[in-house]
Amino acid sequence: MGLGTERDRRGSAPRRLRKRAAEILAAAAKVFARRGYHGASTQDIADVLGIRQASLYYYFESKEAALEAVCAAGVEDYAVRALRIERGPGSASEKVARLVFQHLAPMAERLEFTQAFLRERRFLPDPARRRIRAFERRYERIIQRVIEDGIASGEFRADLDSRMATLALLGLGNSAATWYGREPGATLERITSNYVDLLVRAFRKGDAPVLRVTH
Amino acid sequence: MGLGTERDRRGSAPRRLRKRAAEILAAAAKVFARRGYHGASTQDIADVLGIRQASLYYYFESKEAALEAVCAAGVEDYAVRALRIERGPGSASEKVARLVFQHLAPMAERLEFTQAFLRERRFLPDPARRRIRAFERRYERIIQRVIEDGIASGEFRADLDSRMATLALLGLGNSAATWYGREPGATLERITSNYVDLLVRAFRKGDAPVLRVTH
DNA sequence: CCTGGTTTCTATAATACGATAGAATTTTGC
DNA sequence: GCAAAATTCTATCGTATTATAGAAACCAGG
Repeated sequence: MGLGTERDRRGSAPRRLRKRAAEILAAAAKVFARRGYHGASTQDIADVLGIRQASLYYYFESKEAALEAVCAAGVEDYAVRALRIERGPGSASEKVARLVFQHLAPMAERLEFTQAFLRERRFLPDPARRRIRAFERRYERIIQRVIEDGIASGEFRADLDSRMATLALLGLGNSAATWYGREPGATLERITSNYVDLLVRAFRKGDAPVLRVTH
Repeated sequence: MGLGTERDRRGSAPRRLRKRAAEILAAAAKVFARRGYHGASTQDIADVLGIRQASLYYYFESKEAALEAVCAAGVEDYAVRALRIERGPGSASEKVARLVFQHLAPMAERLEFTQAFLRERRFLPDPARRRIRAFERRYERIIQRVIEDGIASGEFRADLDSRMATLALLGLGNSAATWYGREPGATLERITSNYVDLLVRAFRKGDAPVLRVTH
């Protein structure tokens, strides 16, 4: 039967298939993250699993489809969790703190999915890339809304550039994916608390050291 | 004659070669940045230049050598300019501001080199990667020293985590390379002033909103 | 223990790629 | 404008890669 060919008729039978498919996907994520999409061969993925290269095609239609699945798995949870935070209780600063935390948390156990998503999604064919970007945009908008609400409520500076602040939060968070695991002493907790501190200090009202950059 | 085979005997003759080599390199940078190292074929590079694929091998020994040259061109200037800033006049905040500015400035005209360096250097073979990383480390150390000097002088907070601050500055700066040119309204000036503002606010002494992140 | 469905295997087609060798062409210095 | 040097070309080799077809092995339920 395989995946991608047909919808499962009942909600019961293919439990084993789902589990195996998840293993295949994890192997693909690992290889895509390590070698990059184009640098990774389907043979490399098969080697991780100890199976033959052709056997992979029982689980995905093509290498591109595997990349889309990996990217989707790497990104799809962010928006829903961010939405829970936005709608939950707490000040804007607390929400920013939780957003940073939940952004960094997956890096411990799902680093390969995150890395593959961040670096390789651009190699997806157009329709798939659009589907993946839809997830991203939803996530970005939520973050930006939290920041804008913080400005509106007077908690954050009125002159805060909410778009740049959003990109800063995301850029900071994503940058950790490039060196997490290789930077000695950089625990999730240390990264999180430092980034939260950095962002909240910068967003909050207070004496404003605006510096002119001339040269 | 070509490059990489022999040193030029005089300091005069190969001016034309150097110029052409720079064009070849720019084409390689463009293609590597766009398609990724493994996704880029030497044919793609040749197409940009309007020459034959095999003709490229007059200018570089191998595709890997071309990548190293692109990465070197993308990174080599950062450390020297940072050193000038470190040794120059001004407060720590002003130096941080200049560091951010000089980090972002090349993105306007040398974006492809920067992107290729950031994303593709990891595919270099070990010796080349070490050579490139030497540049990076020198640059990082200068930034970190500027931050540490700011702490020592009392201008920055005593409890500032200088390593995390360094990684934040770099991560923030590098993140702009992923979306610069695609993010509408994000001019170099706007990005620079916002990032400087963010970092300086976070580094400087002042009332400290340290937030606990529990969940 | 056997049967139907599931999963993996062998074998191979078709193509794209990096690199080399040597000929042809273009450019430069005199 | 001619000889030498520099640059680009044609042609090709060997290899790696994605994907398909169909056979074999495996496994679960009765």
